Order: sequence, then C-alpha cells, then structure tokens
Amino acid sequence: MTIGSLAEATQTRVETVRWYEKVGLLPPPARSSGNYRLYGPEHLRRLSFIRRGRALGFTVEQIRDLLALADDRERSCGEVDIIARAHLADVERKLADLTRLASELREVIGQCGCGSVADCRIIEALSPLGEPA
Amino acid sequence: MTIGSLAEATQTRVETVRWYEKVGLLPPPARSSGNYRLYGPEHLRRLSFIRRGRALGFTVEQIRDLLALADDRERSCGEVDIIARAHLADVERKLADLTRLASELREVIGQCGCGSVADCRIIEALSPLGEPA
DNA sequence: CCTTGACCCTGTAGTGACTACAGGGTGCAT
DNA sequence: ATGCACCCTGTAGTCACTACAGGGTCAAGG
Repeated sequence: MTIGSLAEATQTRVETVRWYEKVGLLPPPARSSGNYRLYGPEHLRRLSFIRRGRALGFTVEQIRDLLALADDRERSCGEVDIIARAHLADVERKLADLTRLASELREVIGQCGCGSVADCRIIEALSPLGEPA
Repeated sequence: MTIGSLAEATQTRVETVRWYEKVGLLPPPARSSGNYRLYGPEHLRRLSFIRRGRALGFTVEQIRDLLALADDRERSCGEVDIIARAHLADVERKLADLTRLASELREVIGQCGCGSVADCRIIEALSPLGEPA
C-alpha cells in the first residue's frame, strides 16, 4: 500500500500522513526499492484510530496517550476514561462559550437597522466607550 | 499612557498590543524621549474595539474590515451587517459540530465499564475496524 | 552617586495541526 | 523516449498570539 492509497482509504492528505510519521504517531513503514513508503494493514488500523480520534476532537497529544494505553491491553482503562472525560469537559466548556457568543451576536445583529455606519448598532456594540473607534 | 497601562486598561498582554501594531490594527503611537510608546484616548478606543471584536470571535481580518468601515461614518452599514452575519453563520456551524461531538463523546464514555483496555468501549469506539490499534 | 527593580525596547522562535510549495526522483503506459 | 501521476525531502506559511533573549529607561531608596 503506497502513501496515496493509505491516505485515500483514511480520508487523509498525503502530507498529513507524513506529518504523523514525523511527530511519531505513525511508525515509519518499510520502503520500496525506489524509496516509496509501503504500508500494511497495521498502519491502516493505526491511522484510522488517529483520524477517528481527531474527528472526535482529541488533540494529537491525547491520541498519543490513547494509543500507548490501547497497546497495553491488560491495563485497566481507567486512564482512557480520564482522558475522554477531560476532553468532554473541554468540549462542554467550548460549547457553553460558543452558545453565549452566538446569542450575543444574534442580539447585536438584530438591532441593526442598516442605516449609515454612524448609527450602526453593530459598530456601536463593538465600541464599549459609546463612540465608534 | 504607556503600553503597560493601555494593556491593563483593555485586559490585553503587552506583547499582544505590540503585535496589533505590527500587523497594522493599531496605528504606531508617538514615542517618548526614551523611545517608549505613548498612547492617547484614541488608541484606547481603538484597542477596546479590537478586543471586544475578538471576544465576539471575529477574526483579526474581519476586525480590520470592520475598523475600516467604522472609520467611514457616512457609509451604509450593510457591509458591517454582512460581516457580522457571516460570522454568526460560522459560529452556528461550529456550535452544531460541537453539539454533535459532545453527544458522541458522552455516548462513548457512557459505555465504558472501566475494565481492562482489551474490553474498553472507548478504545473500541476509536477503532473503526473493530480491533484496537 | 549607585543600585535595585519595574517597566520598556527589538527581534526571533515557538504553539497546534496541519498545508503548500520547491525542486527533484520513480514507475508505468504510450 | 516521453509524458504523466505519483512519490521523496525539506522548508515556510497559516492564525493569533506567547515566550523568551538580550538589552535600554526610569523612579525611588540608601
């Protein structure tokens, strides 16, 4: 399997696959006589894991930890649970922030009568001292 | 007003103020005899505008546009409205993504009985081929 | 007068997670 | 033999800052 097929199979860019190798998420594969990377099913599994983790919003660092834990099949998965819960808490914080943000934006936009900039409620809302900058 | 006082007044880091100047959001202020930056109320207004925009999640590029529009007080604020609505749409897209993400994460975490990694539902959920990586 | 410490200056490099080349080599079909 | 798609390495760019390193300035205290 060349890097192109692996990338296609996992919906990843070729450059990203090489980058995962460089930062140590994906082990260096064998090389062909022409120095092409040659991947096997284990690489496909590992890269799929990485991509799924990224799609769930885990950082590369968290995925590195999860991979290390996943490799040790006897271990209790308490640490996995901790990482996942920490990430969920993080996502929920961002969610709350964005929700507040969206409602603030909607309010600002709703007040705009679209007259001249001098009377624009959006500009005004951005200028805490009461006057446009 | 030195850069330190301006930074404090706007809840900004000193380095960030200098960075806004470097990228052209904040005009270069006068300098003291000892080459210190000296800011006036206009700078305070402008920086407050920038910070408020950032707090509402506008990109620096969008704020640059908003500032240019705000400076032209006769102009219709239709363009301001367009920028703000585009940003709101963006925020709402992210909100939807994060909401989906959070529920997926909650589901994954809920299934974890915290036994060994070999049976961990979290690890399993990350491994689309059915086996841990 | 000297020193201490808080503040300021410029410039560069680092963050996260890639992305985008530049400049070249490989492999296969025509 | 030539074209083309693919691959290689290495470097620089993205965004919005942040963190120094290595120095200069200023006011107060001794």
